[in-house]
Amino acid sequence: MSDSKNISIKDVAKHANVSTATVSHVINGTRFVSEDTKRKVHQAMNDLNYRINFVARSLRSRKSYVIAFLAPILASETSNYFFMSVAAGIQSVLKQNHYHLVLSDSHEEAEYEADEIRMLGSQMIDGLIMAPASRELDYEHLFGDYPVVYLDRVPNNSNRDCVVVDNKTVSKEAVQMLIGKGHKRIAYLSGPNTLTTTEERVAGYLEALSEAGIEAESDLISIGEVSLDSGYKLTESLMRHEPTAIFVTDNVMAMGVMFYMQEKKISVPEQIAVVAYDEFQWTRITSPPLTVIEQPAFELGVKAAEVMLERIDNAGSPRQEHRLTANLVVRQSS
Amino acid sequence: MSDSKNISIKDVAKHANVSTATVSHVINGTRFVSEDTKRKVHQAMNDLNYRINFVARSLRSRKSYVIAFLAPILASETSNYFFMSVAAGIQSVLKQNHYHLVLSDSHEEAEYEADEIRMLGSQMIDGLIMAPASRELDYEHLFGDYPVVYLDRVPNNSNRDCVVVDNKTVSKEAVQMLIGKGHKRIAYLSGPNTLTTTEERVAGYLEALSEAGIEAESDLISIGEVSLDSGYKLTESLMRHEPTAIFVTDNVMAMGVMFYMQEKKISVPEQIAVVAYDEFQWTRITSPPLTVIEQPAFELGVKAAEVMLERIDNAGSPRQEHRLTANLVVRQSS
DNA sequence: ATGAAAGCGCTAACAT
DNA sequence: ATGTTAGCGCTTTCAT
Repeated sequence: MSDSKNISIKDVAKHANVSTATVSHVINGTRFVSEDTKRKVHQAMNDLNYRINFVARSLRSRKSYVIAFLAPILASETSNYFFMSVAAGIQSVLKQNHYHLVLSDSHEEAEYEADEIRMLGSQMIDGLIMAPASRELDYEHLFGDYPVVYLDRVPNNSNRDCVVVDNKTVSKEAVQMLIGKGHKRIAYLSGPNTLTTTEERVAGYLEALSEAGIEAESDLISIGEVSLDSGYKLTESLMRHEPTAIFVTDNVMAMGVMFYMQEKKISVPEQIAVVAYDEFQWTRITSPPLTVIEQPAFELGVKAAEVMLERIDNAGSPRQEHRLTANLVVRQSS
Repeated sequence: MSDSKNISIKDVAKHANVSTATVSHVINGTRFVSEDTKRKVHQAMNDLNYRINFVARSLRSRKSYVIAFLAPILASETSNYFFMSVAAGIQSVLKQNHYHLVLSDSHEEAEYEADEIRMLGSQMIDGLIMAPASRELDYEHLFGDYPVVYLDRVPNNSNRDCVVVDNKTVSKEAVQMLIGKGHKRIAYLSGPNTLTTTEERVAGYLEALSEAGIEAESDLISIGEVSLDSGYKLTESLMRHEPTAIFVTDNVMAMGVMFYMQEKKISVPEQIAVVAYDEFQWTRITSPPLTVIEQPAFELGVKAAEVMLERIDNAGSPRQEHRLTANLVVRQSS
């Protein structure tokens, strides 16, 4: 299909009666070329249907203009808008700067993740933005010679740039709101503890409780796998300890929670209040519409991309750490 | 960070006292090398922390082992699990075959899409799987010298391989189900008509109507932009014509429909029945749980990737066209 | 069983 | 204002 022979800069040069250097400079605008010559070159490129070989360019110039974003984006059951919105944010700034975004999926599993980092290899990308699957892994030995910006989560002892959400403050705020409405038995449900985000959210929860003089009960704290099923089952156990409210910090698990309430005909918020995380859209039309914590996903991506571009520009500049504010959206489930 | 100098195959060769050819052959297992030499080479690679330069390899071998998937995946408001699941399917087979997946976003806009195709350039990818933003565009002149497989949608007059869903049959089935329950005034709501999928869905709708002897009314057919807002507004207009059921073929627009019903306190399915498309998960916990058409998204991806790999293997084999079956999941909204 | 060397398509230093 | 050419790191043909 189309032209099977590959036209190179050399062919263009010959066809336009100029040197390859001139063609290259016309393409890149990297030194003066007379209008006349420019025209000839463009003509030739058109005639031959020339298309630049990015691989060759990148090999030679040691610059690919490609940034990779590695996160758990594809995970099958999980419907992760969050990272998709982040990706959209990243892309919006990369595009303006003529960078290209490559999305890479970690499956939220260390092994997949390491695999992907290796595949990214060296020279293929100019930078990596990643949401690590665990804070306990040592990633440094996997990375190539490009800058890395951590997003949403940070591994222990990292001294890389990072852009995260202030999970603790907003979680505390959510729990305080619940307490303000008179709740004393507030359950906490979340995904695995290997994530910094989980840790911060539980910290906010505990702090709100302790400041209100409410003693935390381990029976009311449930940490498990991220899936609708697991959300459902964990809710079942949690309910045996008679919470009057439940704070679930993952949107997929939240589906499990709501599914349970619906099935058992437990009315929300009359019998139990629910506060969830993420998923701004669908939770508007659940029954009742859910009170949720809305993370600044797009902005997170924008910031991370900006930090990355600055880092590429200036490898020696001081480490940046940004902590964006999330938003408690009170609807009818609490 | 890490080693700032880039170790090449040359360095490894020198360190192991062998030729670059031998190192290359050890890496690729592409000709016999004695165990002893192998060991030396591996040792050297380890000592120097050598990492292969995929760019150089790809320039030389004219093979990148990268397949791109271009679809409207990031579109901000839209929460497109559908294409994410497709991507997961693609990745699952690529991974097994040591291919790498690059996700590329079209924003569902012709211009963005063309941009992305150009960025993919030539030599960078070994193949492109895409869900075109419009069936009316001519993509051929944008493509490089790699195979293309269309997914979910097909441009007019394409003679490329494609993998799509049988939208007509399942849409007809959905409408027949509605008719079977006594509905005569069934509204149709969908995204823009420039997509083959829309065309097929409306065709199924019309055929079911006509076979049941019900005359189609243009007032009951609404085609608009894909967004919650547009879904809401279009529902508002549609309701003036007093439908007893509404078939909405886009999950984002479906949110608009349900939001409208909720706000106007119109009870589903008592006052109006609703059948939606996609979004298997969240629609389980809407009120009431939605009857939906579930597309085989993951399988679509798997199939497309398989077709792609076969095509790469054999450029001359006959064109493949696969049409997968979607599934009507009857829940409580109809 | 291994080595030497050409060359993929491009950029950029060095010429003129 | 433009041309010559080395070389990025790899694969692979042709030798030995």
